Amino acid sequence: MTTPRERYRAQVREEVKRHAWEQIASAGASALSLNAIAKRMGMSGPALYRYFAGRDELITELIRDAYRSLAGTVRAAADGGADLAGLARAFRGWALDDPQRYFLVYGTPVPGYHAPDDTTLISGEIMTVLLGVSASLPERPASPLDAHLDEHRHWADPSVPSAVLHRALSFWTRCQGVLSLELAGHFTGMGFDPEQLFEAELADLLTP
Amino acid sequence: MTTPRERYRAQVREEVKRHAWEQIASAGASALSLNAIAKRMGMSGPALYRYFAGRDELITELIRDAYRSLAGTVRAAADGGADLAGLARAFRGWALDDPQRYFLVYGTPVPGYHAPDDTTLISGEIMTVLLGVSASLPERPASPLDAHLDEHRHWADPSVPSAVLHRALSFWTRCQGVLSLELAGHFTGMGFDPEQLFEAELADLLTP
DNA sequence: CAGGGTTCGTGATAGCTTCTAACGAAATTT
DNA sequence: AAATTTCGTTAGAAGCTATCACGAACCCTG
Repeated sequence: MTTPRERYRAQVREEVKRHAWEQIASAGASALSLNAIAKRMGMSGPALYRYFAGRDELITELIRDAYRSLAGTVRAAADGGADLAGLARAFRGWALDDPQRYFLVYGTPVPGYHAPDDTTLISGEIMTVLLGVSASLPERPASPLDAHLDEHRHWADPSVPSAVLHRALSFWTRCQGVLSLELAGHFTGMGFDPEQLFEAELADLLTP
Repeated sequence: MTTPRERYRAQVREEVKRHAWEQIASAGASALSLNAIAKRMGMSGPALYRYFAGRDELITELIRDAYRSLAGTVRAAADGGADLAGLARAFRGWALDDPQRYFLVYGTPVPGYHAPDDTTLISGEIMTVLLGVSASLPERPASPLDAHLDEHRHWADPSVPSAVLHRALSFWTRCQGVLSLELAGHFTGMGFDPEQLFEAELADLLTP
C-alpha cells in the first residue's frame, strides 16, 4: 500500500538519481553536486535534503543501484542458459554500457567509506550465480590454491568443489583485469581491440 | 646550475607533495585540499599558487611521480635479473606499499581529464621492460589474439614476436585483475589470501 | 468539510573549498 | 645602493555541503 505522498517522494528520489547518473557519466562521481542537481530540477539547494540525508547517502544509493543492476544482468544471463563465456560477455557489456557505473562499484575506494551491508549480500549473490555456472565445467588439475581455498571457503556453498571456487575467482579477476584497464583507457594508445584480449583471457581459462 | 631561489622553490614543492601524499593516503585523492596543505605547512591558502598552478597541476604531478615510481620499481626488478614472476611480485609489492598511489595511476579515471604526454612515455617504458622479460620464456602455441596483434603492434619493437606481446598483455591484465580487486577490498569478506590467488594466476600464465 | 499535524520548499547562514587580485615585504640582480 | 623579481599576505568572488527557521501546501482525522 503506497500513499500519494510516498509515490511523490519515490518519484522525486528517482528523478534526483537520474540527474545524478547523467552528471556522473559526464564528469565522474567526484564532481557530483547536489546543488547542481537541485537547480537542474528547478528547485533550490537544500530542498534535496528532504529526500537524501546528504551527498554520501545519494552516492551510496547509486552504488547500491549499480550493484543491483550488475547482479540482475549476471542473473539474467545465467537464467538465459549462458555458459561462463556468456556470463563474461554479459558482464563486459554491462561495464561498457556505462563505465562510470562500473567504476562506482569496482573503482578507486575512498579510504574512510564503508559499503552498506546489503552490497556485500548482492556481491554474494553474484558469486553464487558465478559458482553455479562454473560448476558445470570439466574439471581442471588440482592447484596449490585449491588447498588454500579449502580452508577459507565459508563464503561458498559446501557442495562446490574448491577447484570450482578457484576457477570462479580466476574468471572474476581476469574479467576485471581487462575491463579495468580497458575502461580506464590504458589500451587506447596501443590500437588493438580489447575485446580480443578479453576473449583470449577467457579462452585460456576455459580450454585446458 | 641551480640558484638558491630554485633550490628553495624545489624544496617547498617537494614538501607540498609530501603533505599531499599523506592526505591522499588517509582520505583519498578526492579529499586532497590545497588549503589544508597550506595550513599544515604554516602558511595561508593562496601561497601555494606560487608553486602549483592549481589543484589539478598538483595531482597531475603526483600521478607523474607515481608512474615514475612504478617504472623505477619495475626496471629495478628487471635489472636485478627478475623473471616474469619476480616482476609481478615487484609490481604487487609496489601496489601494496601505497594503495592510493596505485589507484592514482590505475584507478577511476575522471572523464574530462587528459593525462600528460610523458605518462604515456613512462607507460611505454614499463611495457618495454615487460616485453624484454617476457621474451626470454618458452614459446606458447599460437592464438587468435596473436594474429590480431600482428596488425596492431606499432607500440612494440618489431623484433618481439606477437606471441610475446600476447603474454605480456595477459600478464599485465592478470596482475591488474587481482590487484584492483584486492586493493579495493573486494576479497576481504572471503578470508583467503589474495597473494595465493595472485600466484595461481601467475603460475597459470607461466606453465603451459 | 473543516481543523491539525505532517511534509515540503524556501531563504538565510555557517563553514568549507578553489582561485584571482592587489599590496607589502623580502631577496636577488643590476 | 637602487631596481626588479619573487614571495606571502589579506580580501574577495564563486562554488560547494549542510543546518536552521519559517511559511505554505498537503493529507488525515474528527
